[in-house]
Amino acid sequence: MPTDNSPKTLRTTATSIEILKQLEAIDGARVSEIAERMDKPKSTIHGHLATLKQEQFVIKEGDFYFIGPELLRLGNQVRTREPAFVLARQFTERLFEETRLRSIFTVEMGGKAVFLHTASGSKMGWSHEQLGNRLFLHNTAVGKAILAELPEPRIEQIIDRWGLPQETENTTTDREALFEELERVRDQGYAVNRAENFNELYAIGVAATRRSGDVIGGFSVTGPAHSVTGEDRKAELAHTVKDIVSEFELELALA
Amino acid sequence: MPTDNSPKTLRTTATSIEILKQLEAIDGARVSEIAERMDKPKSTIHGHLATLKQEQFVIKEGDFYFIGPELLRLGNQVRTREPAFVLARQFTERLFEETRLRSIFTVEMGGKAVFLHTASGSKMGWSHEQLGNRLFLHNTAVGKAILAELPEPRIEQIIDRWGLPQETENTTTDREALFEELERVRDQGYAVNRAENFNELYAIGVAATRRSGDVIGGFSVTGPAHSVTGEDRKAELAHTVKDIVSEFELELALA
DNA sequence: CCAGCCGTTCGACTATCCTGAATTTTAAAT
DNA sequence: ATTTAAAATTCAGGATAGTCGAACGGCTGG
Repeated sequence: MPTDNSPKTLRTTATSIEILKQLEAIDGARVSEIAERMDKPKSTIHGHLATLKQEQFVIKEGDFYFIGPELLRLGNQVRTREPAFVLARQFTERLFEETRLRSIFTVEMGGKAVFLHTASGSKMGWSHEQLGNRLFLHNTAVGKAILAELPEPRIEQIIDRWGLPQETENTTTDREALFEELERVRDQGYAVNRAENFNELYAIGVAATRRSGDVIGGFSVTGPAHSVTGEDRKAELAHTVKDIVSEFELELALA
Repeated sequence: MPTDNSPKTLRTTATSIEILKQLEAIDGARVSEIAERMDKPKSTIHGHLATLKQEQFVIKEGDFYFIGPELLRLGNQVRTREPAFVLARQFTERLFEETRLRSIFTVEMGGKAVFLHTASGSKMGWSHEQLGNRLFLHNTAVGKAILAELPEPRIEQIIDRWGLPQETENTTTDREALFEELERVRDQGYAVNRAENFNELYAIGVAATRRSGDVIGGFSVTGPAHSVTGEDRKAELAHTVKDIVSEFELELALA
């Protein structure tokens, strides 16, 4: 009776997943705690947890349940599905070595940019850059770099699905303006994010493609806007990213 | 009616998970393919996939379903749960830099060693060293290093749960012998795996503990047995690993 | 243009999930 | 030790909701 949002969807599986999300939020919880939060009887939660436990989707330590290793293993399959994704890891790290800026590798899934690799030295990244997180394509550097390489109908499709939501005052919300920018991206060979999804952030992104032409994903470097200043510094950075991507594409082609 | 292995366990959730595992095995599948493999009607599978899709546990591309980004995100929470785990990543990489041997960081979950970080340069690791995979504690270097730091009742508990299965002819299957070895590990400050779970592999593992004394996890380096020869080479390696772990513990204490 | 295959929808049946109460276990407090 | 309380787990009945098979419609390839 609650939210009958979509067509025939399985409530049982949905509850199991909801429990997993609760376990993620509050870190390691007991049966009653979850039961209370979800406003469901303890016995119900218990049943779900028992099932998830037997699959190692959660593990139990004393009376506390935690997200389990099998979920990590399955989820990571996303990062190892294609050899190109695996190879991208070391290039993400090299990108960081050379720029000393937070470096990431993302791929397009369902019209969004999904983080597959990050490299940032000691600092533990911001939460929105956790692996598996999704960002929009229209207001990020990698996103625009990837968009620029997609066939036009696909671009349309993605815009139709997600729209062009405004996240800062710099976000491009106009369809025409976006297409013009993508054209510029294609010319330059890289895309720029000038605080379009988070204030004070500047990023440069470049898409990686196969010889066939279809895109694999995108690399980018991000830094505080005030620390990345001067046109030559920016040009130099763009050059570095493009170089790394070229090497990546080359090594992939040879393998 | 098929396998009523455990007590009250939810069949619906179990099927959903089974579907995810199928998706992992054959990479990206269509409804009928999974339906056939699981010997269930297409409509049933369709329902599950619809639910999983709405939670982004799978994504759909054309008629193919793949494991989705939300699963990656949730699973990775295991690696970011504790700040110590996050910090361990860069030390795993430093370990690789210094030894040029495949380096890993694992933690103990449910009596097994779970891979949280790996570093191995370009080579894409073996499948059994994928993140989230679980190895025994009694026949691995990290495993024994971790065991050696656990309170005795806990060790007993773990052995009772998993036994001491033999995986190569070098595996220690005798309880007494294992305890003697753990004593040696405590003396030396490191543990050795002499092809005890895979032939031809040699590994050195060291456990990392908090100042309170309880263990965080373990680091180890692994190489082909024939490439790690000579007592001094081995001693040198052990020294390197112990050093890295010390630094790790120190930095953690300071933070 | 036709034929087959596949994904999706739909309604009825009934398996099974949910629930609240009973039971056991654990932990705390006196 | 003894008692109390709270939490985890088990259980069985009843109603919900997942399963199933058939039918529809869209796509692809011959």
